[in-house]
Amino acid sequence: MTNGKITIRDVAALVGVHHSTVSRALNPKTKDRISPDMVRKVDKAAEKLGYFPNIAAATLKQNRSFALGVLIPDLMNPVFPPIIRGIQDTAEAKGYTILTANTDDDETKEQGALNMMSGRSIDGLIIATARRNDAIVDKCIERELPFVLVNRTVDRDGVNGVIVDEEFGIRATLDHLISLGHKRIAHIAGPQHSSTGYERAKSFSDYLTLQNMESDLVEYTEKFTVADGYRAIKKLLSRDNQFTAVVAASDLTAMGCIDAMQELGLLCPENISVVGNNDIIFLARMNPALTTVSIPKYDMGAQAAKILLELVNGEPREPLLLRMQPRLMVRNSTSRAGNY
Amino acid sequence: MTNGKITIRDVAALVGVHHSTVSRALNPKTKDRISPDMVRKVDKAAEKLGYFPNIAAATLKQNRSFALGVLIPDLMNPVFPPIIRGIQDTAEAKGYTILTANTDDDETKEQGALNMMSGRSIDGLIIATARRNDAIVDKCIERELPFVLVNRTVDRDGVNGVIVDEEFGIRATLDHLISLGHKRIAHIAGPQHSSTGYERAKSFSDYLTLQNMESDLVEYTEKFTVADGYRAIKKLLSRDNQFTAVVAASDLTAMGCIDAMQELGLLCPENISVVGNNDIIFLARMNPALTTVSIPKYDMGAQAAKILLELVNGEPREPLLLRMQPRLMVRNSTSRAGNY
DNA sequence: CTGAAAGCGCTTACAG
DNA sequence: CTGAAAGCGCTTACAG
Repeated sequence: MTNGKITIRDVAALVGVHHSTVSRALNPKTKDRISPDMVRKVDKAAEKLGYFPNIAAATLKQNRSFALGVLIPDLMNPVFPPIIRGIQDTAEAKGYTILTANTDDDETKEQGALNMMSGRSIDGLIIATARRNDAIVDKCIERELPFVLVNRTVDRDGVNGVIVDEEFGIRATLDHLISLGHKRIAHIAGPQHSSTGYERAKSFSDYLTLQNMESDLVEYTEKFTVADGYRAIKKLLSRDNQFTAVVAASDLTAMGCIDAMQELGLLCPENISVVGNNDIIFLARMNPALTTVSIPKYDMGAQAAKILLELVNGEPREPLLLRMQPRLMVRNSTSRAGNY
Repeated sequence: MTNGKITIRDVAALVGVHHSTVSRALNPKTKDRISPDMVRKVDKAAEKLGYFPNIAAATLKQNRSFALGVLIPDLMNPVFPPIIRGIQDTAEAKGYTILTANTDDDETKEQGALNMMSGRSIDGLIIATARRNDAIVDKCIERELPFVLVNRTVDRDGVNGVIVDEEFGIRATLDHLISLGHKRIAHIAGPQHSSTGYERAKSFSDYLTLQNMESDLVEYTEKFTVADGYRAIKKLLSRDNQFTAVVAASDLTAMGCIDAMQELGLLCPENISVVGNNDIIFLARMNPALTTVSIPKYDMGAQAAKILLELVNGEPREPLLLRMQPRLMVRNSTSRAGNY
């Protein structure tokens, strides 16, 4: 009645051959065992009947689904759409479909998503939700499900991933601020269970220490959100109001900082320069246009998918943590160190 | 070796019953035919073995996949993530999974996506890519695949959809501009093959005519993009530079207008007020903060999914085009009519 | 180069 | 309330 009504047997009947011949003729990997003439006839018949394969049947038989899972915290966070698009375009080009789940940073949801995806026989998983110590990663290893981390990594090694050279980004940020004459620089650090939050905070302190500058003007947040950025800078300002620049762990956090400053009558960048991280959409149009560290979101997704596909297809590769270079985008939220 | 190794038969063996009993005990719809005691034993055994059902097998047998397809133009366009999240949350709560495809407004890709999804036995489809005359919609009807339109509708009737009361939005926009003293208002119209572009343009002209105002300061674009908005307002300004307000077909188009104005040394809103449509993310943070018509993106997705699920589960319903009310968000890109 | 058969893991009439 | 059997639409050794 609906989709999938036409099967390989219908095509076989039309051509007058056994359905296994049709199967072979239609499969690129086996069609060379079939006479070119036969292949042509089968193709034509399939076309004529509007046949398309029932993937559930193929999945059941082959125990592979040509589907890849993707775990993200929240599609509505602008960091993720470009990553997913990169994954999707790459996967699709190889005939794979993507199953995405939003986990909202909730371990129960992550677990549920993994089970759902396992039930759907995904061939591999891309994980954008990793904590430094991650139960999902552990399960993948235990179940021998191929996976690739993206954006965030884990503390254990021997994993595949595509992440950012966070130290490079933070150093570029600090060099920029230092060159603008900033002497006291604060950090709104992200959650330390995330490698991005952790590495940015560590790089921040290490580099300032190296420069013989104050390195402990740090406030930690629980999430990479506007609300947390807002709260954090207020706390920071209530302790110390003599810093002239703030490095935020993410763009959303940076926006929260700017919101709080506005409320307190502080100008950005005149009173305090603010730098974000990630370079999500529309930052150049904001007021002020936000200086940030741009990470190659689409490419990271594309690379992660490429690696996962190699893993899935059994191509031998050493576990590799690919660190992609970010780029500082200087806009209008940073300027020479000012006074209050 | 990997996922899905444990089957219903393993559970059956552990309990010491036939696997059909296990199947029935595990299925909420049939478990009432099994003794409560048996159900408990099966549940425990399944839990112990870490069993989860092979959905491909169930799909093959039942000819339903508990998967819903979603067709969007491009995930990276900020209009869509909230819609998808609405769909996803609603579908997931009922045990359904979503398959999303980006079609980039390309009919060939749409077709390919539909075939892929049909191969995966989707139970229904949500279409956010509809043209007023849409081949995919026609195919769904022909194949009796349940579908729901979202955001954009088609000219033929008898379809289900969740869309926006575009006329209401445009009238609110025009009332706002008129109340600010604007006498000559232009429209950067979207593509007319899309119901949103078409209805907005029609509502624009109709309402201004009704108000005895000029209604033909209109320039059409091919896409709802920044680049098209940029080009369109430049064309418009080269013909006529005496209008004081522009209603753009979308927020991206509006941004293109503002970019072009900036380049030409025109201020927004001082010289020309600009209004967008959709209320995508971060508009309130822009420079200037963009006045726009806000459409309930998440809710539209959620509603569409709800309706599709009813359709899929055979609940009788008259075809319904649900028109949701948008809301004018007045921000800083509109002000009293000024002069050049 | 093609055919016949078995089987992937479920569901579901049919019995009892 | 439970069991035994058939079958969903593919793929793939095994023959020939």
